[in-house]
Amino acid sequence: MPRWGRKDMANKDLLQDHRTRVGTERREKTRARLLECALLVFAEKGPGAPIIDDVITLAGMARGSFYNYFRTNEELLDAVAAEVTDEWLRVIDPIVRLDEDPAVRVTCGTMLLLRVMRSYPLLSAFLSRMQIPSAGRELLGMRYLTRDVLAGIERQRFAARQPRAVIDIVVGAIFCAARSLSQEVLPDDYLDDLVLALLRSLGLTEDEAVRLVALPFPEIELDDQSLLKRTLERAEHRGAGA
Amino acid sequence: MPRWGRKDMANKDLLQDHRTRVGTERREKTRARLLECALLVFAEKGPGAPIIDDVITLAGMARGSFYNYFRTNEELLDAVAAEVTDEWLRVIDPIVRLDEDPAVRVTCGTMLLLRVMRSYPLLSAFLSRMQIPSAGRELLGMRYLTRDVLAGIERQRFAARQPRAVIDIVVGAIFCAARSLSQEVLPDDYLDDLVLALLRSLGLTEDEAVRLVALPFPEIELDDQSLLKRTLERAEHRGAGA
Amino acid sequence: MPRWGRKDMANKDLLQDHRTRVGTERREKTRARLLECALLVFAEKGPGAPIIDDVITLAGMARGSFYNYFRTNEELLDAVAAEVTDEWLRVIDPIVRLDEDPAVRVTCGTMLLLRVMRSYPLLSAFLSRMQIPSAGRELLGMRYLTRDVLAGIERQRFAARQPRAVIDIVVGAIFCAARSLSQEVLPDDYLDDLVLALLRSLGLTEDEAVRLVALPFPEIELDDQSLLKRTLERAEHRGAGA
Amino acid sequence: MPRWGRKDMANKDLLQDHRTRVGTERREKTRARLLECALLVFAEKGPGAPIIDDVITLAGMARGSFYNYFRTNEELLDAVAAEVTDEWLRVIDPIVRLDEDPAVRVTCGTMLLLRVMRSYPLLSAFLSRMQIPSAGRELLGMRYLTRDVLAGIERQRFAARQPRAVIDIVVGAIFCAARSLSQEVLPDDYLDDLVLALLRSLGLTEDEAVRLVALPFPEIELDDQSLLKRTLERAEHRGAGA
DNA sequence: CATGAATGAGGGTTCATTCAT
DNA sequence: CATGAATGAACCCTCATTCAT
Repeated sequence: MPRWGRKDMANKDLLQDHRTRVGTERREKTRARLLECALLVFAEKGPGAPIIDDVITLAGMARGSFYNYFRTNEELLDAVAAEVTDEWLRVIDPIVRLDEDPAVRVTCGTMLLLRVMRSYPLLSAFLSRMQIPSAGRELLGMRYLTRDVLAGIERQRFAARQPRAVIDIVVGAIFCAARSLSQEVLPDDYLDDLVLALLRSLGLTEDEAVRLVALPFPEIELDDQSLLKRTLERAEHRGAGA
Repeated sequence: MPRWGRKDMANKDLLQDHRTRVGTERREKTRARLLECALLVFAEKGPGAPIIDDVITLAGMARGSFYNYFRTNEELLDAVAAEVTDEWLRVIDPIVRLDEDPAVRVTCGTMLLLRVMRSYPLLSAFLSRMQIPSAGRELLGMRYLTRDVLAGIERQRFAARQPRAVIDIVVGAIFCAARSLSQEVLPDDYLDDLVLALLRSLGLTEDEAVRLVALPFPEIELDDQSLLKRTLERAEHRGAGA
Repeated sequence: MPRWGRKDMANKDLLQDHRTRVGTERREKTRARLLECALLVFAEKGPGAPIIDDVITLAGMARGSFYNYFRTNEELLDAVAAEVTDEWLRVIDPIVRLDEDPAVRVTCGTMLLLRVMRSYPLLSAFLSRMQIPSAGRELLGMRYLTRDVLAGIERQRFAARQPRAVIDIVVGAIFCAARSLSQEVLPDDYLDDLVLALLRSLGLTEDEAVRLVALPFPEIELDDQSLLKRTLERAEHRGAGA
Repeated sequence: MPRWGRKDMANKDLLQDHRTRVGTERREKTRARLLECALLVFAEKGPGAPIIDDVITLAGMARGSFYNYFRTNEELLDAVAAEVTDEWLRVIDPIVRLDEDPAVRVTCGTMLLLRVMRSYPLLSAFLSRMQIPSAGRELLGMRYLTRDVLAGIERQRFAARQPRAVIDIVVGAIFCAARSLSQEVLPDDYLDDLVLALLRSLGLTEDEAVRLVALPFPEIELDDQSLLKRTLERAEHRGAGA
């Protein structure tokens, strides 16, 4: 009865497949849960703080489970940073690349990042907690910003000359803005003025800076499945539950 | 024998006084020693790292003695930050106040701070280790810089309008510069270009920014008794000894 | 349709039987695989070391599967010890029993055991890892050795009188020899001299001891299906694979 | 008033000295307490067992205190083993060296060790717990025994020829005897017969072996301050208290 | 019966702080 | 006020075992 035999095999394979799929899904879900909780806790406490305990408590899982996913504190944070950065780059880079002009690109990248940070203070808090030296320049597309700034200097689109100086200004401004946005409610024109000042510092004329800032950049909408969104939802539940 | 008695008393008082004075001096000296070591260790290891052990080892004193001077870890760091800041302000503020123009003041304050940070990577390292949110805006005369920036905006000496945006740029740049200066050797024009760009961001014209940066600011010479100098000397000895 | 029904039943029974048999075989095979890996790992790491992870990795099976065969760690080790001992006794006891003389028996049992340990350092390593108190006296036919020693004392074939003292010497020597054989390459006459000294300690004359040691004991050849052989083969594969 | 000055100095020095002495004493006492408890626990549980918890509970001290003295489990055990061995050697070696004859030395060393082990089952238990490979041959003067055995073989005082074989027998016998003595009450002639058999195994004649065993070796009395004695006292208190 | 994620008890270690001397 | 042993809370991490699929 080869038909049965085949069907048996098929059943077995299907079962195997189903099991594998279910297992993988569960694993992914748990990992995602850890990342969400880590983002939350990390934004609150900053790096260097002992975090694992808080994370697993928040995630409602056992101590040992943590170590099935991350071996250290740091590995966890790296994973969070990488995830946040990846998500952001997937959203922002295609938009930034729509225009070739480095000035537009820098304006666009900076503006959209600042707007998202204003919309999501959790993101601001997270970013402001990062030690500038360690991960700062890799985070959230800083590297891409840097790329565009350098391009602008090279092509003499910007009057500024020392690339390092300019980059320190831009990156520093974003970090400080992250801190400000995570701690206070700022006036409406804070963002525009910040970007305006940054463009001035690059050596663009006032007129051009004003024009660039006024460009109609698209509104960014984060995917509901993004780490940031999921984390916020979790935070609300916790807030409601607590 | 009142005479004797009085004389005894006088002797005793004098002795007492002498003892008190000697005691106070010794106390100050020990405290100073702790601050030096703390500055060194903190600049090396950053916040969150366990430091007390290193500090007392470096200072060659017993664990318990530490607590005769500082009740907690944090108190120690606050004291270091306060001392560094005080020393800096005592040096810098009189110079900055020589000119009434907020633009000159900001240029002068920023330039001299950056120059000192370049001369003393220890200072850069210390500053770059500070978490921006906590102590950042009080440190090293940031508050005075802020004062001058605000004054310039109020008097419309600067084109920039949102004070908070401008301050975030200036403070952020200084922090990032601290990191850069503590980690790498930068080109000679890094400092000038950085200040130039900051002045541009404030809305000064290119010409004026160039003029300001070129002003002949005095060379700062730190007091040999300053915490920074003493710490460096200690570091050398340690380096030589190790 | 009883006929069909019966036939179906018959088919089903046969099928059931076949399944059962195949199942049992597979079960035995898996169990055997675990024993091999456990022997290997235990000989390497000794007691007290965490072994389950290594065992299942080596066996290429899932963590949970282990517990379908052994309820605990300890049960596994007991099973390995029992299996090794059983195999050894099945080989050795018939040979030892060929002669009635306790002196010949002790000589034969000891000599053959030592020879096998020299040929298979894995066995030496395993034995030397066992805690003497726990399993020592049951292991590898120690009990039979003991039996023959006691018989010899009872029949005054040996001059020695305190059975316990003699047994401690023999068992202790074998354990120490296991350690030596598993760690170093020893001179050719090590084994003969060891047995000779043991026979002396039993109170045999030098002449007789020499004669006994020189007896032409058969070469032991282990069954290829024995745990020890299978384990060695596995070890080679691993060695080659790694 | 130089006299006063001097006296002050003297006072200070005395005080300093007193403090140092008191501190050192306390430290020594605590360390001693840990060793006692470790010996007790170790004799009970064997190596590889998690021990620190038990030790500090028994010693009635805080978890952290342990780490002021030993960094790991193993370091603690090494210290215990070293202390026990040192104490034993200080007692035994002078006695053993009274005679030049290797046969007498081996007899004396073995006999006295076995007698002490019989008197102090704690010592037997400790020794029987040691893994033979690791520390075995350094422990409790095994090295000295070895030395004497080798000397005897070299000078052909013993008929035995393979030194390694003989040493494995002697060391193995002592370990097994340790186990036996720690677990059971043995007949009075157990010790004598054991040593007798060992001497036989070395190739001494029966007559000589009998003569050697019958030599009037001095009774060993352990110092009340020895680790073993202190540990026993502690054990009694615990027994009484529990 | 296989699987492997989840568990959590158990043990290890650090380090800021206290306190008797 | 110096000293440094003692403290213990807080963390870190492993690994035998369970259990839902």
